[in-house]
Amino acid sequence: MLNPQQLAAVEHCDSPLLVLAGAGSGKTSVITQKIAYLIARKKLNPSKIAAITFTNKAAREMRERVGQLVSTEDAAALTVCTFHALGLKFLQIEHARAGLRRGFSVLDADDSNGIVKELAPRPVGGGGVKPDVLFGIRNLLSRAKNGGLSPEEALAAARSPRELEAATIYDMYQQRLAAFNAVDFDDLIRLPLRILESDAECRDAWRERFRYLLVDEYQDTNDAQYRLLKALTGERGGITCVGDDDQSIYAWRGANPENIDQLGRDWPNLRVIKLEQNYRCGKRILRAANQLIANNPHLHDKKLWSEHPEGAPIRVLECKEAEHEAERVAALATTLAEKHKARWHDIAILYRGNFQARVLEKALRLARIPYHLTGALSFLDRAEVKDLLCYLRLLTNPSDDAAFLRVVNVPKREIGSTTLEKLGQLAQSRQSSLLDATRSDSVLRQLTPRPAAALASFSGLLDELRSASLHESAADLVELILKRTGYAAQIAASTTDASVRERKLGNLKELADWFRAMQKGGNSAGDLASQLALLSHADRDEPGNAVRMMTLHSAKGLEFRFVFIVGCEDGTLPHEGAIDEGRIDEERRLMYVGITRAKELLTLSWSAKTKRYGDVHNNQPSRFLHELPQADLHWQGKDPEADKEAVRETAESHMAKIAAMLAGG
DNA sequence: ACGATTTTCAGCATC
DNA sequence: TGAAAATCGT
Repeated sequence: MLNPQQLAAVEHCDSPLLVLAGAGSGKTSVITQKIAYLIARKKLNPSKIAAITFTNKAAREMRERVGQLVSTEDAAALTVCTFHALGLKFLQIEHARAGLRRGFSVLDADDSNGIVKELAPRPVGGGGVKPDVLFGIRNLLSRAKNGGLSPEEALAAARSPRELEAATIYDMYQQRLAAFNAVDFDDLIRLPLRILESDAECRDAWRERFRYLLVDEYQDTNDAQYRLLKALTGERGGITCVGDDDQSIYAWRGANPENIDQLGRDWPNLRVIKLEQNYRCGKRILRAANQLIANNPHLHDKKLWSEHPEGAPIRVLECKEAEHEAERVAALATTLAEKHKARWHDIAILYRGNFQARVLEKALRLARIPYHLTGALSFLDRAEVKDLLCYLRLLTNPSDDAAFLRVVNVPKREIGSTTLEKLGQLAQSRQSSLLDATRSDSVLRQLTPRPAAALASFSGLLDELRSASLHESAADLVELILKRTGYAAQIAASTTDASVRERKLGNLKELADWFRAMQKGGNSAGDLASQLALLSHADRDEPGNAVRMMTLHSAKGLEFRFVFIVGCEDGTLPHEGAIDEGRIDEERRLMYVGITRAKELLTLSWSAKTKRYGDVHNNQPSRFLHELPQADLHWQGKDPEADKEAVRETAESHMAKIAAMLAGG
């Protein structure tokens, strides 16, 4: 079942292990088999094993696959979660060491952006903070946090006036979070790290708690995450990191692929095993991928090989314009379905930027091809879901001012910005949270009567809900909140059309169902809200049998029989900004990731002309196309005959469908 | 407090 | 170009 390299990776437990796992080389098998091996052969208690991933989706898949190898009991005892979920777990236990009280909140990106916005210096001419200034500060702040720096350290490390300003804001920002009894996403890594690095007693306890760590997508770790792993592992070296330097495509958001080499510096007894047999792609596709990536500098040479058949040549569609390209892709997808009996979900269309999806959608709709956009709108980003989670946060953690501000006037309670600003000042002067302030008669007396009454009734409502939360299940609590806050009524009364209303109510019902499903663990509603803050969209609704459309980034880790990569143009892939800044290598890896998604047939396409922000842009084919083995490519020019052929095929298939419908109905 | 108008931006996007 | 946010005006 396992090849010799995979087996070696599974059985090597005596020193830290780095597994350089090429695309499609069975890395998940290695991790899951190794977990089973540690339990069965090394007699390790499953509760002492942690498998760490980056996404919830990966964690869920890992749990599923490991569930097939070990007993239900052992599977339940394992820790299989994301870095951030691990950090949350840590802080829920060690909250006191981080200066947090029980029931602390996890702020999402919007909440923390809101805080930064408030703290950022207002331009002298009045008005709001400029978005790019805000963005810059957020960036510096996140970088400091990802580097594991405390506000004091960031202040000391600041070199430029901008960094100094950001560090000052960082300090105020953390004070604000402390007042809210809240942490942000970055803190879920940074705070555990700080505790582990400074508190030997705690560190020893956690090293005992987790005897073996397995890390997936290791090339995506940032500095703080690496230090967390290092602190948790210690000299004993019970760690296996699985990653692929050629699939490092997240440097732009702080991932540090250098961590791959850092491992050997920190543990001189590191063992390195390469997995080079690919079980996914045809030989041709693999040859193309290898030749492309050979243009990147490498510390560890790695050459993927496959026992699969050669496969069809890689097609390169040369198109006049983007509309054209989309039509041809749609026509070819139809051909695949008809002539090659492909299911729609065997087909994926990949692109560099989300904006490219629009023209493709249009063409697919026209060709009556069902499609699904991955990673478009997030379930948890829906306003109604967020509102409800904020109600739960506020019930668990009355200090959570961010949640208070979000829901205090939702649904409308005639509490406007003027009132809230005043309330904010009063709360600050008496050193209390906003919610606490609304309970004080002296505070209410200093406000105008109407808003004061509205605030008082709001806090009364929350008190009522809080007492209900003690004996209601989380799912019932959701229903109760909807009813008692008038949220459900507001949705029902909204003037928007019925489909929107239904969708909102559907989302909320789904949230309640979700809580019901998660209830088993005996978690409180607040715990569930914290965990939910860490969930993302990718694992939502099942796309069913539909063509999958997504960015190259979100395609990582997936595979499809038939893959189209559109927009292979210089300026798009590689992206213009990346060319300017000399960051071609990461773009090339992105292309590499895209190519290696294809199992059977790969089709690349580019357009000579694309509309860019209104005006027309002339393109050159992507330099990456020239880096591929030309003997394996089949260039299909923009000659009109090819198009006619495609259009005719689409038309024929329509006729066939209509005929079938008529015959069937 | 809300709706109309102007301005701005356009790359990926986890937790 | 077009969507979303910021600003303006009532």
